[in-house]
Amino acid sequence: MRSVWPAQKFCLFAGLVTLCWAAMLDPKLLRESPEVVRAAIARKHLDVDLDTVLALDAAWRAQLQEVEALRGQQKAANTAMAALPKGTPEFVAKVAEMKAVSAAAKEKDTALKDTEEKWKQAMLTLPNLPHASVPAGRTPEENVVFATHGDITALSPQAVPHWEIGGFDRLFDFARGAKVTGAGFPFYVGDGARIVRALLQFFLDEDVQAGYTEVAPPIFVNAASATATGQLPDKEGQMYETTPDHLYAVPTAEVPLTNFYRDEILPEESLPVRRCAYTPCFRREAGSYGKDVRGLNRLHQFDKVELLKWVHPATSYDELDKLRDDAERLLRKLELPYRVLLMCGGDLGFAQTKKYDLEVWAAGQKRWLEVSSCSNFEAFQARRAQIRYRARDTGKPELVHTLNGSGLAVPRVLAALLENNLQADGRVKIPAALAPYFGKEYLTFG
RNA sequence: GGAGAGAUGGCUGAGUGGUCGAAAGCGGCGCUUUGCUAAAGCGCUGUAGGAGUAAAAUCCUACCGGGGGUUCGAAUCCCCCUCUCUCCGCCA
Repeated sequence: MRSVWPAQKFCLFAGLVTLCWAAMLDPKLLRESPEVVRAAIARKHLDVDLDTVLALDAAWRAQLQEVEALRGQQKAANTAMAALPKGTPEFVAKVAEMKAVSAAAKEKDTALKDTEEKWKQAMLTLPNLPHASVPAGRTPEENVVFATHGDITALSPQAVPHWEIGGFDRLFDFARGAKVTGAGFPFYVGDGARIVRALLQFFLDEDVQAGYTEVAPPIFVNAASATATGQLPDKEGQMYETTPDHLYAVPTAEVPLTNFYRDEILPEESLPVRRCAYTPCFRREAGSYGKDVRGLNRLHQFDKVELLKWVHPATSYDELDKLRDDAERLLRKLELPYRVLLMCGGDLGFAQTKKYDLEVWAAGQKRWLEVSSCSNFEAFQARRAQIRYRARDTGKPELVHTLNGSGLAVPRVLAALLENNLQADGRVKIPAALAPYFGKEYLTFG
């Protein structure tokens, strides 16, 4: 059964992708400055075959010109024939002549489409180019600690991992979640459910305060949307898919939110557009194991508020800094120690030009947990999703830059909160900023 | 889920095989007139790709919801899909 679907899926998003879906990197940039692209990609330490892409591009342009020449002939003949009375010898002769041209055009066009398809596939393998400010490096160890906040040595050295806290299982019922759904789908009970709701409300209120407009998006998306943000076709196995409608449960609110403006042209004066959205997030995360996945560290379903911006290209790096600061502020208000990593070239994602990770310190596990990832995509996503603005000076549509980051992901923030704030009496102190949302000053496991 | 009607440019809306990238109107931009505003008159006003240029100019091609087909030629004919609207059914 499964093998049938890729073809059907292709049809589903074929409309969106007619000419642009592979064109994630600017084809003109590649054509005109291949060495710039080559050098930039090298900083990501990815292995790509640029020469093949360039050769396909050249072949495609040559074939395009042949096809267009034949089409031109057809068009000219068409105009001439319109003036001719039907059935005259000239008309009949023209039909015969054009039959041959038509056949030739069809043949060349098939070849052109074939080349184009290969070129698109090759273009899809090209990543976005890292920004000049991205540090060199190949592995996560080479990420730069950009900033730290709070004192982790002030926390109790006796702190335990949150899953070892007495009564943890009553508030976060993984066993029953596994029975009812599967591993990684816990029930949150009593104060467990209450703290999740409090955090979400706190995050959303703070984000709105910071200038983001709240959105409640659909939590299933179609194939075209998943393609535009890059989940398809590569990361298909990481999403849950519904039968028989073939919708995808969102892995992050980024997907429906980014697609909000898909195939649209925004007025320049409306930029920047800032939005925040809470959704549950669903991730299959096949192949994970070990202590990384214990307790609340990694779940198949979790709650997250996402921040998203559509901005003018000239401002996108300023906006990235502001985005990071908006996410940081939440951690500061929760009084959680954290650090900010500036990702090196080798640890940057495929689509990002620059990325900061926010990691909160979990005193019991004695490790940093990623709770937000703030990225600039420049025009990479916008090109794929065709999200543009109309430039005031030229009147022409230009691609926007998109950015996103979490603000924030609940379970890991919660894990740090439980581990760092556990009192000797077994209760968890709720930070002052959150207490009004939680309704009391301590969380209890009783 | 059942029945019917639709999908055309920023919007409204003509167009049923050829000279249609597409009438007309609205909106937008520019100019003229005007003390200012309003009104009027005239002109311009889609997107993408390619060629071309120092950059323009200019030229070519594609696009009338999406895909496929018929034809020398498709917005127009045929098939499939998606979406929207109306009515019925069901439902929080």
